[in-house]
Amino acid sequence: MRAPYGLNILDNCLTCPSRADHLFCNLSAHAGQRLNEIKSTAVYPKGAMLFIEGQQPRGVFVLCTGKVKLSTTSREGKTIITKISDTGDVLGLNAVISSRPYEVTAEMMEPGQANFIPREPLLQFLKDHVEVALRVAQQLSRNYFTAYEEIRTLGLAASPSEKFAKLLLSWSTRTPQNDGSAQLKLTLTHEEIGEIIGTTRETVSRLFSEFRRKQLVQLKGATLVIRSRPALEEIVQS
Amino acid sequence: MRAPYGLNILDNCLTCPSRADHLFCNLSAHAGQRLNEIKSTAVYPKGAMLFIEGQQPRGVFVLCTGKVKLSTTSREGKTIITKISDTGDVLGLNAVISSRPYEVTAEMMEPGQANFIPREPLLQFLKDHVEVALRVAQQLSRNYFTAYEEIRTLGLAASPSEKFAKLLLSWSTRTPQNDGSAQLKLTLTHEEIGEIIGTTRETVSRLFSEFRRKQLVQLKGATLVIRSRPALEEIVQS
DNA sequence: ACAGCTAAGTGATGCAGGTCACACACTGCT
DNA sequence: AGCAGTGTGTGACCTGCATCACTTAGCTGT
Repeated sequence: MRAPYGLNILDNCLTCPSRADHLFCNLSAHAGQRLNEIKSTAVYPKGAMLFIEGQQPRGVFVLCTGKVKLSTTSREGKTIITKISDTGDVLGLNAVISSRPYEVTAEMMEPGQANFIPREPLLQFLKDHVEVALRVAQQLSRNYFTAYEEIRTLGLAASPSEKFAKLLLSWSTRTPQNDGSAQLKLTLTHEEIGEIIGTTRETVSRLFSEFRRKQLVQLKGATLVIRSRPALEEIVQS
Repeated sequence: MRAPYGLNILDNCLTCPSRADHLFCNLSAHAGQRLNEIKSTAVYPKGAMLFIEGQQPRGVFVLCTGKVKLSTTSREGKTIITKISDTGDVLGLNAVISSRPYEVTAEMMEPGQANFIPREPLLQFLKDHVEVALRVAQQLSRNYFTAYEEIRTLGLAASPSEKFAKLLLSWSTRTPQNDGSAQLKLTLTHEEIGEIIGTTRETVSRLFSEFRRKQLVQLKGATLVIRSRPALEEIVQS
């Protein structure tokens, strides 16, 4: 099967210069060559669905550029976002390895490029290159850990404020300043934030107001300034 | 390191006659032999902790008999039970493969027997027997799927009643009758059920009352009769 | 510049479920 | 028997959040 929504193929991004620790990087010359033969690269527009929850697994996607929203929806239409993936992430691996339907929907949040590796050739590749199978196992168990983090957040955090503080903290770790503050671009809508922490759009709005009032965060345009990580950590464990 | 709480060693239960699909069954003669050398068997009393959340992984446990409660606790003391494991389950696999701390606490709910396979020999074993590594990957992705089920339940189910109905349904699938009813032994306390579905003991009590009033379930002693699976399914999707 | 759309802020209301408090049932122990 | 310990059933109360219903802000194309 071909990758859907295929547009222009740009270049070989399997080399991932930035993140050499990733699944399909630093392979033996032979394995790398083989992988190059079975992968296909494509560019996807914003809103494109790489795969949809419940579909039979066609293959995995290695994200080169862009952000991807992973979400799952209940029959009644309630949606939760389980992860925002970015460069280097491998999507759909669990479904392919276990031959079960994709457990989430993967949607491009901005235009981006991804390599598609079809299911059958990938499974064959793993049989031929068993040294990669162990790395796959490690990637899977990393995925498992982040899933468990999610379970802890959803199951143990009492209030929406706590989950919200936790989310802000997880964001601020990427741009930490020495004084405990952090600054980042806010790319999600309140609606989407609500779907991450399991609450409504209105509550997220009110949480922002509250946190601003308490001087925990500051907001100018799309730039969010987290003024004090310690204060947020206080809320999380409260 | 030796398995803690070791008592009498009974017999070799790696053969798991009942569940040939499991991780360490149906191995090649050579691999099976090797595994036998590195495993050690022990009997654990009720309440014994096989491992505790946050500990560095010592190895995996293959459960031969007994039930094990897997749980995680927040700093404030709130606990959620993520899974009740029984015969054949492999515990601690993710932590060992990814070399991260155990993500849950594993406690014996009744006396039982388990094989312990220490970390280092196991990792070496996987390097030597790469055909097993793929099966490990599959086991990990199965674990991932059940974790995702958990996320869906915690994140998408609106009310405690919904989660409770879902739990009853998951129990009743093991003893299905042709008329849509099912019968099972209730081994958990209301407190524990609350920790599974993320609510309080009192609410579980009230849910039992309510479901009994609505003729959904019937309770005599420790025997729980589920009178109509369809009616429960109704509640779940509502 | 204006309509049209999506996102964000905010008030009013209602109720589900957490918390507290207490009574009762069952078990094993001495 | 009698008591302690653990599990269960229920009532009363109260709060935090979902829901509904608007308004306001910001952006996009014509």
